[in-house]
Amino acid sequence: MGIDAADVESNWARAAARLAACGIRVTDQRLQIASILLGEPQHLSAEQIAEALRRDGARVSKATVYNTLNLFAARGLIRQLTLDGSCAWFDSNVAPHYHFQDEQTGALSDVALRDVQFSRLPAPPPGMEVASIDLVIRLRRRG
Amino acid sequence: MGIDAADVESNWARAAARLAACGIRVTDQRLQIASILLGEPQHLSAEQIAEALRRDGARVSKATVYNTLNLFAARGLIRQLTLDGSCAWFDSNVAPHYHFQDEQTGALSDVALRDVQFSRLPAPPPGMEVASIDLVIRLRRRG
DNA sequence: ATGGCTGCAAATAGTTTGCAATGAG
DNA sequence: CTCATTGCAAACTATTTGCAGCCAT
Repeated sequence: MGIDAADVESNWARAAARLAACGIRVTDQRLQIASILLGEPQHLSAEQIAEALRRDGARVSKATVYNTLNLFAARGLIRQLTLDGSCAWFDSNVAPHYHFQDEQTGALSDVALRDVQFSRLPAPPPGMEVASIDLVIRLRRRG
Repeated sequence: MGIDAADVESNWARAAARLAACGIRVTDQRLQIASILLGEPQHLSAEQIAEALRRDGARVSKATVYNTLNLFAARGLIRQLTLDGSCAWFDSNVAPHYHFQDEQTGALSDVALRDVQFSRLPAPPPGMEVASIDLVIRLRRRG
């Protein structure tokens, strides 16, 4: 039970529609990257995306991978995460949410907004308001 | 009402004591960096520390700045923060706490542990436990 | 004395940019 | 046809590392 041609095609078509909806001109490279990333909620680095492209036989330069991811992020199609200085992560889930991160492996998973509730939060300094809240729950193997 | 020689000396002595307490061999460069960073709770980048050293007339190579900060962090004297990919921040407050960050300026300030309370947190995946929680509240000018 | 520090410069990793060639509308 | 997009390589930034000489113990 694999992925058949119809799946690929609808995945492609959906990606194309989303690009068009954001006013992003549709090209082969952008479609390939969109269909890798936007299919399901996931967290990928630029390097992982480049690798997936190579695996699919696509020839996309690293510069184009970065340019495309930055464009997608600027248009709100994806969200860029910084978890440690090593590299940027691109999150296909743009709805507000938080993250778990496995300390050992670095693996990320989503935490739904409703699974975190604050009974107390500090008042922002005068003249400021909260723009967003980033929450990362680091996990270790229980011992 | 400036900083007089006695202040500098006691700051130095305090820094030397803290290094020794962590089993870190005391050297001029380490003392200089420690007395810049450990005097009060603050968040500095490696570049800002290098600049402060130059301003004080100290000659410390950038490599030594990094090596020293990494050593301090490994010994628990300071904590390294990653807020965006641009650079690492070194926090002299090692007690558990959270942060405000001004979106415009990037400026950081501490949020005390007691000013944040969770009434709901997600259960960690099976076999995992929470190692730590990183919380960054991004602020924008109210408008 | 001796082993840990330091400075310098070179290496590294991730990301961005300049520019000529290509492709979409 | 015209301007946006791409690929390549070079540039850049933050950080790390190798190594010869220096310094704390």
